Amino acid sequence: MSEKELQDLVQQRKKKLQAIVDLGFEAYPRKYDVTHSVPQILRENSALAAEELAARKISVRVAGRVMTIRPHGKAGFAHLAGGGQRLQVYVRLDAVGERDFELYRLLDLGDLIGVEGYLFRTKTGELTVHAEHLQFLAKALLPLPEKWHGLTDVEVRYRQRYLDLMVNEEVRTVFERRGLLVCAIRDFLEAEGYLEVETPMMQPLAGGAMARPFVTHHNTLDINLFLRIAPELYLKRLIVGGLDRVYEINRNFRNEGISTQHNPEFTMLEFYQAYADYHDMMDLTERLLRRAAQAVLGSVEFDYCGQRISFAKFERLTMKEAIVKFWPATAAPGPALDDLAEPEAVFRWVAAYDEWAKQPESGAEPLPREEGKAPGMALAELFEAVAERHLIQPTFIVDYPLEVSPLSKQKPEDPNFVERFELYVAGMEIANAFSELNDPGEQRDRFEYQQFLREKGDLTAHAIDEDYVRALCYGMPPTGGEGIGIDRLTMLLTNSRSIRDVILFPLLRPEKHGG
RNA sequence: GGGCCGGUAGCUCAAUGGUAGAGCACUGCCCUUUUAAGGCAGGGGUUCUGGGUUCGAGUCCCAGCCGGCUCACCA
Repeated sequence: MSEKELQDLVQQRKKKLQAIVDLGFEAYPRKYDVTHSVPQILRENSALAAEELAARKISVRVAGRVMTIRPHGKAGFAHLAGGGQRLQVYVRLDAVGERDFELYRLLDLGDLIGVEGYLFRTKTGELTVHAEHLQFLAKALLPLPEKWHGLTDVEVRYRQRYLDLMVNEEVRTVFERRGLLVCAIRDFLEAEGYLEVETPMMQPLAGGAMARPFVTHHNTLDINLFLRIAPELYLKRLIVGGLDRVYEINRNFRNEGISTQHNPEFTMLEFYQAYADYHDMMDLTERLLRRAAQAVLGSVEFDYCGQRISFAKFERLTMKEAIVKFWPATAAPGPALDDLAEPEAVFRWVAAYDEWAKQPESGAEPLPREEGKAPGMALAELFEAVAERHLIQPTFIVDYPLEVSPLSKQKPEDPNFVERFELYVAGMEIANAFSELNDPGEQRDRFEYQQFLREKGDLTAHAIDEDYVRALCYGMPPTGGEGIGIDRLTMLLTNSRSIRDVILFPLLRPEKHGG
């Protein structure tokens, strides 16, 4: 069986490890004092010519993972991987001595070693460490994936991310960019006067969004708790408490489906600014995203899945305008803006859309029908079906229906709509923001409507949070708030098609062991 | 959850229903500036699992497991 075969390979390598120990090397030494990292050596010396390197004889001590081995009798080469880059090492018997050369001959791909020596350029011009001493640091008992094709099996890549990171260099870049992105966001918000805070991940009520939660249990208190679906209601409590600009970057958990755009746990930036409204948040978002792209890519333009995306300009459309603009060309004529003025009118257009969607060549599906569906809900569904995938360049969709926005403030001139926007890029929802509802009486009414939906069977409807209403009763300043999906933003900035490619350990079914 | 696709050596991939193969990796030997190093010789398989059809199954059928894409739900 393959188990047995693998055991043979492991046995071979264990024998070599013993041979290395027999040479007097420690099997698992404690540390190695490096003077340089691999990228540092490459960076500092890439401009130096062979003669200059020979004259200066720069000494280095560097460590890394052996990625290639090319022995040539009494000499040989290897490439050491470290810090995402590779540095060549030249080992010759007369330079390192018999013991270290014997170690070189016992090395397997994947082993970790330290090399002490001086820099030079080979005949072919490659910057190389001329080894004078080798140190064994750790053994790879299991063989590395193939050096040329790398590791392509996506399942193994996700389950054994360490292997993916070792052999697929671009994977490291993705997560380095993700780190840069988060760093740039923090810098930006700090400069805007925001305070970073942390609020509960385990909550007695899962509020702040419409989603089904995970449940867990605390033994000592003997209570069920929900993993949070959003930090929103806690962050706004902090606004009530006088922390006028707060943000949190942390995980949310939603017990929903898994797709290329959804992982059950995902990272959200949420930020709240007192005395601001949703227009301020739009302006802030534009500046934030430009800054982030600049920090990560050095540009506000980038390619994503064959499209050129630019953060230089952000479109703004109302939800109704988007429906009018992107009404399917092959369907019967769609609504003009005035045709959507009356709330109930939307049902006529849903019917018209369904008529089109029923035709197989439309490639679409009719919208879900329910008795007594609120017009605002139907409008939002129609928008998603008609417009969402066409929103490639950054577009703020503004003015959401009241019924799908239990925490947002109404528009003064039209109480059926709220001061809310979502930002779409590449057909993906990236951000969601609104002027926060701070009228406790109105908030209670909204919660009660949600409760009504819940009792009708909508498990994603918002639960009533009495303490949150109480907090509002102490007075919350007018506030703008926003959430930005960090994973999706990372997808954009790394040209990743799947959210799993920007999450180090995406959720998969547990691996079966031992059969 | 539905639909479609996939699972063969450690890795990347072949193999009309008729003896399971290649490259890399691995083992042994040669080689003191190579770089997908090279040369010679070798070892390695419950073809995801379980049933079925067949003289004969990696290949066809059924069920299951795992994954990918997609739709639904959502962000």
